[in-house]
Amino acid sequence: MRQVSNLYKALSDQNRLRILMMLKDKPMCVCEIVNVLQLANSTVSKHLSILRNVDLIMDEKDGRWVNYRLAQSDESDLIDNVMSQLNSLFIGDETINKDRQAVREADRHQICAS
Amino acid sequence: MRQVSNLYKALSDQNRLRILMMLKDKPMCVCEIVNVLQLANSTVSKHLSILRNVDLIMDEKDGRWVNYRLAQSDESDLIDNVMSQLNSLFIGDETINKDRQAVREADRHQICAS
DNA sequence: TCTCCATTTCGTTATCTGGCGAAATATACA
DNA sequence: TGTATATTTCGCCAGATAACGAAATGGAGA
Repeated sequence: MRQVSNLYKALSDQNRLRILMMLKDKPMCVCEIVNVLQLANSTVSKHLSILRNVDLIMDEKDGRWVNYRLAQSDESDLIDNVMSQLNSLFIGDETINKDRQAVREADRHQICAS
Repeated sequence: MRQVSNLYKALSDQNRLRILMMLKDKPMCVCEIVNVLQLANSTVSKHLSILRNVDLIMDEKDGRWVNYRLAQSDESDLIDNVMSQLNSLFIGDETINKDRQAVREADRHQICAS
């Protein structure tokens, strides 16, 4: 019960929803996400840990970066189910479209170390 | 965007999840729900208005009672999608099973006016 | 080793949320 | 009309949440 409500709590924040939809395209490091959402590093890091705690995303160390990606689908199919729900809920959403455009155009090496 | 996060906010409370799962079985009035959740009338009423505001449930006046039921499925299929997600997330959940048992055994006319 | 930089953790603050009881509203029935 | 009952609304309080900046952590490379 607590686990289920925590899942929906994780999904109940606009910035975390934007993060999930961005990660559909490709894995991203924290500073790339900061660049899109325009929030403090610490804030984005916390959002990511909330999403990780409910198994919606995973992290992978890559040198000094940490790449975040959508979780692998497992036997519960949780992530597939959630993402297909989000896809239909966000059809035509302006914020989501702009974010994904920004992600496509961004280059990690230009954004970070600014 | 706001609409989507509000949907998940509505789903992020354990008592509201319990209400949705109870309503799968049959429409219920506020005092029946109060009887199961053991919360104040005013608290349950507020939970119901939050669920109604995101179109997950509807209300129908019936004399001095107000019956709440799951929303009708519409072209967006929101309610069907959400409820099938909840069904799989709550498989084997003790609280949910007990609630639904209590609902089956309860008689509105004995519970209300106590 | 030392420095740089990405990330996380910590401490603080403003706002949101869920809970309650009391008062207001609405309907049935004597 | 008056009373009883179901529900909603209001005002309040305690705890949760999202935001920030500063400090701590950890890896890369000089």
